[in-house]
Amino acid sequence: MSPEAVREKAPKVKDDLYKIRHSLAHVLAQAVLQMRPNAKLAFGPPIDNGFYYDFDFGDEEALGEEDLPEIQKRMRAILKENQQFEKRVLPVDEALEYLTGRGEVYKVEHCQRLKEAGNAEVSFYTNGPFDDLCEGPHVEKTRDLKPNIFKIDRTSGAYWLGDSSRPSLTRIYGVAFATKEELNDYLFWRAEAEKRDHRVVGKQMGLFSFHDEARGNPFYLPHGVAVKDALLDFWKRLHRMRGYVFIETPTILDRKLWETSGHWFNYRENMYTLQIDEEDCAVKPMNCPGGMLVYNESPKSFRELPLRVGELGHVHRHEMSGALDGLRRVRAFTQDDAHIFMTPEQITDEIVGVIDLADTIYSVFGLEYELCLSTKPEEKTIGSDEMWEKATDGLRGALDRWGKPYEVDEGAGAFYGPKIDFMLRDALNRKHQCGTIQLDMALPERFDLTYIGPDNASHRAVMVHRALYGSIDRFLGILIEHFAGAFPVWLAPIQARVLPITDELNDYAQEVATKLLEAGFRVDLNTKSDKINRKIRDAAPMHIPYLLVVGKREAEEGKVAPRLRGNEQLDPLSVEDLIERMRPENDPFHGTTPRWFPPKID
RNA sequence: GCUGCUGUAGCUCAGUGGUAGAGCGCAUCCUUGGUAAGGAUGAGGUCAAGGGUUCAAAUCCCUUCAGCAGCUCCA
Repeated sequence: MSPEAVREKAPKVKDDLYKIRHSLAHVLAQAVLQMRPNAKLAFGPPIDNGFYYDFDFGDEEALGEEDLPEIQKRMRAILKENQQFEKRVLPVDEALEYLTGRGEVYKVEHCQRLKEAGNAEVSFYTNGPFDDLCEGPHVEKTRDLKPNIFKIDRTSGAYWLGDSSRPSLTRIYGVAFATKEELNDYLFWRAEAEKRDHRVVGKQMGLFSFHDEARGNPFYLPHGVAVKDALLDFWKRLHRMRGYVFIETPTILDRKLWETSGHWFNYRENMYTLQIDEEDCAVKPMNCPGGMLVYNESPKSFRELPLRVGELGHVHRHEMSGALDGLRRVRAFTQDDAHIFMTPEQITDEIVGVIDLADTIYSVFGLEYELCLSTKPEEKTIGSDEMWEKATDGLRGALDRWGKPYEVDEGAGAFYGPKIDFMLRDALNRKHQCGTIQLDMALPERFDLTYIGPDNASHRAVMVHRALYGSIDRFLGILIEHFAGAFPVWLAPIQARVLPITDELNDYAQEVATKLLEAGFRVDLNTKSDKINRKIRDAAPMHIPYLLVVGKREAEEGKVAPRLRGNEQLDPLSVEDLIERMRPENDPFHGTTPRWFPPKID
């Protein structure tokens, strides 16, 4: 791939919609200042779907949700005034003086930064009584902003400059589009998306739960375990085909190990520690150190490499309470982890292989993803700069060979190495990191991982940490939203439910269910003395792919009358024929397995 | 962790100082029916927890806990 395909983070295109959203942000600030004249302005940029503005209300009462209609009303009044947006340019020192005089502390700070960056002049935009340090551009006049293309949406907190050690601001969000229709479409879509929130669907389908007694730790209910098992069976099968072996390592390990790995000093605030027999120990937040011990159990020959060692490890991390978010962000989760040990020459082939494996997995679910390369963090890292450079080049080389576009996130790597992340989106289009491939040249050093080369000398091994679902828990959350609970047959917690029309048919229904269970399907039956209408309606929240209605006619002929999810009606067929029909659907690859050719070792 | 909002029955939610409510679900009974709401009766709540104000608190105040939207962080 050419370097041009790399999408570095670039400023957004300043098109008409950008101008509309940006101008509305100014109008928002103007309206807010009418209500709180002493509010200090921070930033107010356009964003996806709209805009926001950050305010510091100081000692005054902050504006909240209940004030949003009033803000919106005032904004519409401002639009009617048809204020002109006018740009003027001031020498930076004059601007500083002006802003200082107005007491706009945040603007002063920003202006100062602009000055330090070498700007001799800065621009201001004025509309009506409102004047703001601003790069622009804007629309010409407030009449260009139709009153029905925006909605003041919600408030939240934010930090000045996104830094948790700096002041907390009140952020007011608006959504805005070029036309009323687009706004309404967006609001409709968003309302629909909220209905498939995995926390709502998960409760409705009996997949998982949370309790105050274990904050941030999911409880998996029988239906949730069924889906997880299906995910993990698929994962193991695919990984076995790709030459992986599997291990399991302990949950609690000694402090010495975590000191060797660097976690004790670089990851301490996220670790649960405890004392056992007066020794410091930690509950594992990652599986890698245990994996290192296993690698070192015996000397390795280059002929054994690459060695791909998988582990479905349950890890605990003490996340900040405010970061917890359903299954997307928990304090204990299962990683579909693997560590690949190899020679430096094998890096590119091996990483391309992992990307390909991830791509295979995501495509089975129909998930789109974005690739992101994360480089060395500024602090709390282990390993030399040279190692980081080599490792980063290795990942970049693999990405270039893979040939799809990727973003670069400077400084976002793990403390032991750079990484490639696979970003998936939830129902509300929010991005979540799932798969990750982390190249590590530091831990092999610390744990002295070696192999004997063809020259009969000892060489330093290179390793990759990788997870493709990432966290099974988070991935499940995203899948729930992706499918809105209507999982494909192979994932569905209940694949078929038998619905007898009258109580006399319960025995036959039981017989049908048993046959399906024996054929390996997840089946239940509803023998309540309800009407068939009621039984069908009651089944709806479970999104069961096959509802099998059995009445007198079916019982006499040894058949079932399937009603598919989506309400399609099939002609009655025998249980054996039904099983034949369902069997391929119970396989992620629908009975065909994609061939994969391992990269050759030179 | 920070800012803002919220916490009433299994679920969704009404209830702003004066004897805890609705719909759905659940249980029992009637009904035994052919593809998305048949009928009757009934059980279920220390109104998140603790403290305070008051003759009186689900309601007002404080603290804590938890959830939600973001910020920050990350699988």
